[in-house]
Amino acid sequence: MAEDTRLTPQSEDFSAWYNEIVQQAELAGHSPVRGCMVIRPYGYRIWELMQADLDARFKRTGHQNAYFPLFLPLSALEKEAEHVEGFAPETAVVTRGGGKELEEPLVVRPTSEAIIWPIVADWIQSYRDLPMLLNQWANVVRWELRTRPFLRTTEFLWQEGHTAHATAEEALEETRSMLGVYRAFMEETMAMPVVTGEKTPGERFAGAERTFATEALMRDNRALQAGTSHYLGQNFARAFEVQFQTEEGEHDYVFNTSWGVSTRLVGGLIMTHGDDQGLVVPPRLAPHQVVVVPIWKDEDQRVLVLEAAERLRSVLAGELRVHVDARDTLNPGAKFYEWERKGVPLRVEIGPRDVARQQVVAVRRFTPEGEERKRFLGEAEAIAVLPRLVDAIQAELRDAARQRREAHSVRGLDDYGTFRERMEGEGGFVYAGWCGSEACEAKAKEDTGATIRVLPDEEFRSDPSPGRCLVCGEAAAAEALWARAY
RNA sequence: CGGGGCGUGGCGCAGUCCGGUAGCGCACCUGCUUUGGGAGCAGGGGGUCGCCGGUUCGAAUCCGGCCGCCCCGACCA
Repeated sequence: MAEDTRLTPQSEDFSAWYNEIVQQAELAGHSPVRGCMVIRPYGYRIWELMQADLDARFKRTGHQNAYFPLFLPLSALEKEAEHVEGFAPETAVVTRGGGKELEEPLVVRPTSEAIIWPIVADWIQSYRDLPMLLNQWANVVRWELRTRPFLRTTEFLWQEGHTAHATAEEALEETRSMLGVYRAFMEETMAMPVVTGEKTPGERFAGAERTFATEALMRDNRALQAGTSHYLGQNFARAFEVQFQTEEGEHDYVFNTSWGVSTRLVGGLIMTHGDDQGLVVPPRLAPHQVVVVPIWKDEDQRVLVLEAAERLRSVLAGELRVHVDARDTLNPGAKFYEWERKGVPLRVEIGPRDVARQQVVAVRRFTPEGEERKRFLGEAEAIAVLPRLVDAIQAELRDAARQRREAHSVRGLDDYGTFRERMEGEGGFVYAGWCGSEACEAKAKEDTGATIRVLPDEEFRSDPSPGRCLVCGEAAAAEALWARAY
């Protein structure tokens, strides 16, 4: 049986490992419609915990939630030229309704700028109505050609922030600020370190003037774009007539931003922390932070041990998400494997011997160098120690992920041949110069599959900064972060 | 959308070449014994063999079309 359910090792076939983990950790499954996935309760719980954390951050920064419709008139999408060009090829369009051909086709939103701004335009009259700071939790549909669970699905869940401001400076500040919120969430809550920076013109959101992103490095050394934040200038305001009266009595178009993260983050979480034993969920996003596995031999022991387990659970319930696995259809070993596969941060074993000694056994899912995987804790001690241990694991996962990223990042590389070898071999992040031409970007992609993920923000840049373009050898206009990406 | 692979109980597969009415492991149900790293024995339930059509006395198997999934590329959160 052990043989039948073992995961393909990451080193052997990372894609197979990923697909198996999605199935075996009961995160998601297939649906009858191509490219669509069913998010199962365990996977959805992780998303809910992400949502709760992000939503609190959005509210703390002054944003309000609203909800706009799933459908938008085709004509609305077509109002912003670049926007429609970017999204039209991947939209689903409804042409029939109620058994009749529709007068105007309805687009299933691929993103909501084109439905939000025509409506919100009426909410904004004066500079006093600004800034307008909105967010919505929604599903969107993009008819992708190739899908993978969580990473790219035809329908996906996300949040999309949409804001309007009186000045360009303020809108740009918002764009930057929300990128910072994403970064904080990813590092603090997901324990997933990211590099922030600006996208090159070729990688911009359709209709945006500037696009910023967070990029994370997955365990197969490919990059994942985890979140994006766009400065839209007045492009959408002009297209959708979003004007306001200034303090001086003039009329002007608002300056917009939009920003989003999606269920793709669940994929990022899997590929940042998971190992050959299965999923590893950082405690802040773990559906169960502690699973108690009771161990017994007879009915008397069962009662005693379950009492002790329940006692521990109820004392900790205010601080930790604790689950007691009281199933009598599986023996303890089987439960150990199951919860490891599902990435539960801490397992607590309570057997007859422990009850007699008034102790519990705490076993970590993730153990860094120098830490004990298994600890024996007195019952009272456990109540104090377990919450601290959970916090420590959160930090250790983040540190380990950062170390892994740094171990697979190189700087100062200026030889194109070496770059090609690296991208075809181990992969990872390469910080190197870029002359600013789309031709060099395209050539690198053609030769190696690698793209410029971002032009990194200052704190991520190298010292000294690269002098020459990695591809053509001409003077570098900027430092770029290159990688093969999902 | 191009190249490659694959669709058979919930999962993983055999059977397909050479047509004869579906089988194995795991999972599931019942009972007993078990339970500190994937339990054992006994009994049992579950599949129009991806879909549609054709050939045939007879199709999982042969032929045609379609759909879906996986991997690699181009598009993308």
